[in-house]
Amino acid sequence: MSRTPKTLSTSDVRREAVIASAITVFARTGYLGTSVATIAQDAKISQAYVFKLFPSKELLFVTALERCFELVLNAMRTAADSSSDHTPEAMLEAMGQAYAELIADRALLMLQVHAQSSASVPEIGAALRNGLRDVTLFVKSRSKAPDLAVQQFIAYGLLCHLIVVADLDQDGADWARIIAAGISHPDYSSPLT
Amino acid sequence: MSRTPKTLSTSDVRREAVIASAITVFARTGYLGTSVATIAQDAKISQAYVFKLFPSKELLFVTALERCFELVLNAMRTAADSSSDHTPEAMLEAMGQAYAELIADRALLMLQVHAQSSASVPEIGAALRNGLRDVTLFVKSRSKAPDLAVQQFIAYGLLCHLIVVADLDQDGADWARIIAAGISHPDYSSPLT
DNA sequence: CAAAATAGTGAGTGATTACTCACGCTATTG
DNA sequence: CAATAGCGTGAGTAATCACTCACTATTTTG
Repeated sequence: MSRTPKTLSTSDVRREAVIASAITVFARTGYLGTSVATIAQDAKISQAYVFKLFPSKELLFVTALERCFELVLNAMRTAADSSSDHTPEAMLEAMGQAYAELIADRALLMLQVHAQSSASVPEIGAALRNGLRDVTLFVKSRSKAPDLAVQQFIAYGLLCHLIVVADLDQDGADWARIIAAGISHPDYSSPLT
Repeated sequence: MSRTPKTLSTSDVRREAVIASAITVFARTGYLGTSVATIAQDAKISQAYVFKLFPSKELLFVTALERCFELVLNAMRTAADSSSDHTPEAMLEAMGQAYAELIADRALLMLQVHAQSSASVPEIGAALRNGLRDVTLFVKSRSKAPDLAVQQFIAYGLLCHLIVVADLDQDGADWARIIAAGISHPDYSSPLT
């Protein structure tokens, strides 16, 4: 899974930087809405060099999306590994919590939302399906929860996306509270103070 | 709610045609991915006239999205009105079924997916929130189900979107079946034959 | 029937963008 | 030290697109 041989050649370092920039910039403005010039600028290299590192914008997006799912899986794995209670309910709870924390910065979440919108681009659709498959199978195998519970786990993940995309937890309205109840991503300022 | 005075002036007829085209074309290729020229072509008028009828592409998309939510609400209202069993469970079931049938052609569903991806455009985000508010409040008031059930209703609607976007019900894999179980939009060929 | 409103268009325009190419700089290697 | 290979860029290019404008044809009205 982990790339990262001992020592990275400088072009691999650049590649990593471009992927990181791609994640944040694509997350902000979507696949069609971001120019590779913007990503290059964020990564502090020229646009031409981005095209030396990645053959096309499409493949750069796919790479960013794959990385996104890797990060999600890693977070869930860590949470699952360090959970003491191994009941299905507790495992799902732990993974859900890990996911909520991971996407607090919105980038990984928004990238998935944009990927859904661009899923008709064949390579993007395939990458989305692969990520979904990995997450589903991982959650199922680690939690050992019944299929219906796994399905619900995914469904509430999507609800989480909607809450963020539509800014529902900033919205005090009662209808918004119905949708966001118990989901709004935690205020990490309070628990420790 | 219903526009439609007795007789539509021809420019209003054109407006309606453009909205219909906008729904199908935006649904296919998204907000940024569709050109106004394509919509004009689909509506069989010139691009210039589209801009006479709508001040901007942005407002055209918003209008299409608003119409989309009107159609969703109408379908749910009809289903709710004609349901004999008035228990919360039965009402949710009826509305869910109506929604599943309505979005079988994918256009209204895809439009919502694209709207989520473009929600950072302020007018689009606002229209999305309005639609969500109307649906949530309608479902809550007609079903009289507890908030948690309404939340789950929405969450499974989103799951439905994902299944279609990622083509999960064409995918025979077991993991895809976990996500799509009991949701895959019905095969309307079998029940009557 | 004159005039004013309404319906409709062809032909731009300026900005953006994915991608290319010819070219340098620097380090390694033989 | 000469040659080669890898790192990196500035300056295009051709296409696309949202939006505008000057203009015609048709209908309505006084």
